[in-house]
Amino acid sequence: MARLLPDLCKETQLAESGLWGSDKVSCLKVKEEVLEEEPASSEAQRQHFRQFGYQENEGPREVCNQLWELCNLWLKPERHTKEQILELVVLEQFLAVLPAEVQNWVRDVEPENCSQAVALVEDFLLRQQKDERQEELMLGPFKEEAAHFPTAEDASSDTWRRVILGEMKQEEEEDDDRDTALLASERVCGEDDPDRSTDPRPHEVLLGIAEWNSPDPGEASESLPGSHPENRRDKLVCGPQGYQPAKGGVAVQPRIQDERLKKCPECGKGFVWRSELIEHQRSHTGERPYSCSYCGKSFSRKSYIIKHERIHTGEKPYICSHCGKGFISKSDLIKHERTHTGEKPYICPDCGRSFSRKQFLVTHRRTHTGEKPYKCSECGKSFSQRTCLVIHERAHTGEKPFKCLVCGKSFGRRDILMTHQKLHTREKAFQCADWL
DNA sequence: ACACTGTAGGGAAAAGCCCGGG
DNA sequence: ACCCGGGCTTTTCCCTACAGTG
Repeated sequence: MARLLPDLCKETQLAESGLWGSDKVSCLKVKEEVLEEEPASSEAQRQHFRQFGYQENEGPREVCNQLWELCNLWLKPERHTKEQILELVVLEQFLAVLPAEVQNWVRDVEPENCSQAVALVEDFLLRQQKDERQEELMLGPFKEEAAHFPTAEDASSDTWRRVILGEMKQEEEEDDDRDTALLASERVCGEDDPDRSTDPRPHEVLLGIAEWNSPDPGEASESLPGSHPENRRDKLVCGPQGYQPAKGGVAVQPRIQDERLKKCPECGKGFVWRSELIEHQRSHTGERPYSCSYCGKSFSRKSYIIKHERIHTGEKPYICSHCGKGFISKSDLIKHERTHTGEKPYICPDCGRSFSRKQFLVTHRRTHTGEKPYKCSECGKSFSQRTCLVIHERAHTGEKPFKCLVCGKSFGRRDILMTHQKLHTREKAFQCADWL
């Protein structure tokens, strides 16, 4: 085993550095920041917390307080984001459920995140498989007899390995029947691509079949009447932590299992601060105590109104470093900057075309599926985009809101008017040519 | 009959604006 | 207060069909 370690470490380093390539993105920040921690001190703090024993003479309150303190030292909630804390907790639990043999081996390497740990375990299994094959070759006809005498340790790790490998195989078989989208997604997030196995990169996100079969919550309300978020199946979403159940499919988990949390009487969700609970409760009551001083529109949060009032004040604090254009929110700036960087994280599994936004991909995929969720109430014709329906409906109403300033002729669409106006500019050009 | 031109309509992609949950 | 993502609207371009005209 010691023989394997240096190689493995080297491979992990490769995976961490070179193979991820230069296009590391924001989602990796979490991981990178976790990696920046000094592993020794972090590991020591983890051990302090995990190995803390219950001393009766100190009393349960004191023990609990000390655990809080040690947990804070380990997870550093004041420095770490939720994602970073989750990473540590999941890693801890992942290592804990490993069979002793694998666990000891992986712990020796001190992986600092789940991706590293998974890569280590997979590598361990592959090498074990290879060793076994060699053993089989050597044992030959005696292998059956030998198989009857496994050690207790072998049996446990073997069972576990069979479960893992068996599941992997079964998943692969099931995947064959699934949509290509999911297959392609697994190429991104899955274990079979050594270049990527340690890190599912969100800038290569492909949406799985479940995603296609169920529209986004907002879309459900608009494009596909009758489909509600509650009806959505559990689905897999490839994000910073790989495929995860999306919001719609999982029960709300309290952040901290503690009676000290302020619980929402409506949904039971727990909050550390009273103000958080009050804010959350507004989502149930619909209370909107903050009114815009310009238009009177009300909001449930103060932060909403700060952002909203920028519409009226014209304040655009987020400036694009490429073109100087301003935006009222950072997310708008990020979206805009993709038009300069050309970043297109969403790839169509059908044709391979990529898009900068998920919604663009959703719309695009309708060209493959033939889905046309927008139906004209007048003639029953359907359209893939709402805009197309709106324009189509103008044909029924005769509405022509775009008027040519030169000849006064009206059109139902701006682009038709633009084409028309080009005739006037051409006429002018001809007149000018005549004068020459 | 044919070519040309302008208009209309549909399809698709891209970008901006705004809201709301965590 | 910040981050992130989603919904909705607007804009623009491409393509095709069709009617009018010479």
